[in-house]
Amino acid sequence: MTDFGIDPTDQRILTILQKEGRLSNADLAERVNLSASACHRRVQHLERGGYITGYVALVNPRKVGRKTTVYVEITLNGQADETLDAFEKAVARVPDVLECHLMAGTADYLLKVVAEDAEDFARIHRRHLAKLPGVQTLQSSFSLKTVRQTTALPI
Amino acid sequence: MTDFGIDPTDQRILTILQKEGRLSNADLAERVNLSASACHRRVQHLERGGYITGYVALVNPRKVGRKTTVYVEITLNGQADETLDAFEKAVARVPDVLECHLMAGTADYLLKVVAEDAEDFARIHRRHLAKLPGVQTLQSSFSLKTVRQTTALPI
DNA sequence: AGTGAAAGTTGTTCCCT
DNA sequence: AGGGAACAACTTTCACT
Repeated sequence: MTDFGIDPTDQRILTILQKEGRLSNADLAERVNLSASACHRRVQHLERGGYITGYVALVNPRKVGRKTTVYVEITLNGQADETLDAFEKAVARVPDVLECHLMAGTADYLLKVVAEDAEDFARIHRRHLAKLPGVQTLQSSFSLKTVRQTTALPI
Repeated sequence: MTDFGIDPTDQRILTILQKEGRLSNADLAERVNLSASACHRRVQHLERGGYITGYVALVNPRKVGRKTTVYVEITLNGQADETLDAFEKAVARVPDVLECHLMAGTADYLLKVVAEDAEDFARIHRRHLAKLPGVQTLQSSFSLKTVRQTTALPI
C-alpha cells in the first residue's frame, strides 16, 4: 500500500531522518541494519530523487521573540491569473509569512504568520499584509496555544 | 531591537542552520568568521539553551503520496478543562495531523492535516477526526496549492 | 569569547561480492 | 544492492590567550 518507489528500508530511513536530521550515517546504518556504505548510498538516492528536500535546524520561536501565531484568511478582488500571480509573488517576500496556501471555498488564501506579539502583528498587518496587491479583505485568527507542531509526515 | 540573549553572530548561525541544517561545523565557522572550536561552542550553547530544538530532514509530501493538505476547524461541545485536555491528548496521536492550535474566536481548534488525496481525507475525517473526544462540528478547507512553506523564522 | 592542535569519528569513494 | 577497507574531512576536547 505504501510504496511510491521506495522500499521499507527507505521508509525507515525517511522516518528516522524526519526526526533526527543530523544523525550520523554510521548510526543510521546501524538502526536500519545496513553497512555504512549501503546506507549512505540509499540516503544519497533519497536526496537526489527529491524525497529529501533539505535539512533544517528547528528554532524555538519563543526564544527568538516570536510568541504569536496568527492565521490570516485573505480574499482578493478578482480571480484573474495576473491578480493571483502578483499576490503570490509579493506574499512570498514577507518573511513573517511562514505558509501561504491557495484555498478552495470562499477565502482565497490562508496565511500562517509569526509575530512577536499582537502589537507586532498589527504592524505586519498594516505595513505588509494590507499592502499586498489585490487584497480585498483580511480576516485574522489568533492562536492561543500550539497543541501540536511537527514537520514529520506519516510514512 | 533583536536581542533575546543572543548576539549578531548567534543570529547568523541560527539563520544559516535554519536553511542548511546539515552544514558542517567547519563550513559554518568559515561563514561566520570564527574558528571551528569557537563556532562549535556557540552552536552547543544554542542547542543547550533551547534556541535550537532539533534538526530534521524535510521530506517532499508528494513523493510519499501526500498530495492533499486540508485545514480543519473544530468546535467542541463545551469549554471544560477536561474536554480540552482530552481532545488535545487524542489529537496529538493522529499522525496525519501535522499542526493543531487552540484558537481565539469562534472555532476552538485549527488543524493542519495531510492526506494522500480527497478520498483518503474522507477516511481520516470519518475514522479519526470525527471520533476525537468532545467534537461538535468540523469544517474542512482544502488547499489547492501551497504557495509558500518554510520552517525558517525571521531572525 | 576566541585560537590552534591533537585525537577519535565520520563521510565518501572504490573495489569486490 | 550490499560489504569492507582506505583516506580525507570532520567533530570534539583541551590547554592557552
